[in-house]
Amino acid sequence: MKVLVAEDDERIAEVLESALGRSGFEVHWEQDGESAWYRADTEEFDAIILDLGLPQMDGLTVLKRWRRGGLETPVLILTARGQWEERVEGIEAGADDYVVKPFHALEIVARMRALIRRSKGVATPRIPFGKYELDMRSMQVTEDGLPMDLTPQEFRLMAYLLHNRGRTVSQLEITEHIYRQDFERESNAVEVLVARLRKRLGHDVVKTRRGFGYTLGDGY
Amino acid sequence: MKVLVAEDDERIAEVLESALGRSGFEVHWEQDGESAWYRADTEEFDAIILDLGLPQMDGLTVLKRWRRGGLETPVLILTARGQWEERVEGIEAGADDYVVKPFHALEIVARMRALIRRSKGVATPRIPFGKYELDMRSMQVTEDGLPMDLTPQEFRLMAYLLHNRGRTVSQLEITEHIYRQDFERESNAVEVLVARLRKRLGHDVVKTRRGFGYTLGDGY
DNA sequence: GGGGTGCTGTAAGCGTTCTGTCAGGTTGAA
DNA sequence: TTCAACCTGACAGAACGCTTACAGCACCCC
Repeated sequence: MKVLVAEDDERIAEVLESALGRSGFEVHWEQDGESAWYRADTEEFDAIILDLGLPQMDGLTVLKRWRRGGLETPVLILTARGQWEERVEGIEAGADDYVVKPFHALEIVARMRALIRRSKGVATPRIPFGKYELDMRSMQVTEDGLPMDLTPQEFRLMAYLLHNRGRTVSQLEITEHIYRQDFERESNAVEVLVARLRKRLGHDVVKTRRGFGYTLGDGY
Repeated sequence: MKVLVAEDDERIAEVLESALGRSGFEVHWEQDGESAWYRADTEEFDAIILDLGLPQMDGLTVLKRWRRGGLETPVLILTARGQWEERVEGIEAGADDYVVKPFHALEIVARMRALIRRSKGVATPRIPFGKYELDMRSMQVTEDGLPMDLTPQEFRLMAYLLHNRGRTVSQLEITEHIYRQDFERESNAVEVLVARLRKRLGHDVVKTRRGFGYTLGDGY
């Protein structure tokens, strides 16, 4: 599940990214209204978390422009405590849910799940992949129906690759998605992690495209 | 299938009525606690949807009176977001399930079906689990039919795990469901509690998934 | 009201598992 | 052949969860 977080406060964004990331979401982050608008207008997300107080273009405007442009992605807005007119306006502008700051990260996760589930009908949070199946809800991967134990980091990598099946994702991209923001770029942690995942899934499941990145085998 | 909806908000009631009606349920609607209580006390329903914030007699009181009077109809409670104490209290008062507002009508339908199926299969809303059985009404767990003593907190944990059987629930999630809202996050209370529950049920009943959380064994 | 009893969160110490680092080997493209 | 990109196994620090002891608290019974 791919989520866009439009939030200028770095601290909040990090909290969200870590909580959502841990729960198997793939988080993309934009810091100002205009970038956020452009991003969701050109790329497909499963849900959007939108702070109303954004620089460049304020959240409400962004939301209205999205809706006017036909964007149907569910949007959860973040509002400051007490600003309830904002909430009303937000809902009227097309928000699907709102959460008041300060919030518990897990609440956001739960609401994201609910929003996405609702928007997809009763979509299964399971992604099949050959004899494997990745279940976001229980955070488990099964092989031929039997649960296999992946470590948290391995699970995140697999989830990310699976979400981008068929595409080649670069090491940098992986780093940005499953590691903390300040993570050392020169490290070979991703390579090691890939090796570990391969040890579990079989070597050929993850294909290396030298110089570009990795792809999840299409053999499935 | 005959369902009683106890809800004072007319808008919500209508949504429920239409969704349930379309799914083949027969919906009866009461707007205040006292009428709802009387109705279910004198008429037989297959399930009840109960809003906790009712005029005349508050939902929790209604529920407790029903249960004290021996009513065994499954009850799904509706609570406002964030009112998690309500949920805990509701479950303890004998609710079989709960849904947080705002909700998706179809979700209610699905849960109704599940509740009714469960209640017809097993006469009482007891959740069997291997040689154990958890009874929400009496707040008791039996082992091979013999009552075993769990402390309130242990019972809540077990109930929560059992409600989420097969899923891995994180420590954070557990914290949010069985502790006060302002509970210290850094504490290891959950770990200690799990250890205590294990001492009662046997060590392998609750499985640890390092980095993810806990799962109730599927071996049952 | 005083003492006992059981419940529950805190804290510290310990073992296990995870994961990034490093060094050295392998691969593949030019 | 050369070189960067990538792989691999060993290792050590960090993170995580378990256990135990303890103290505060509520409750109960005399």
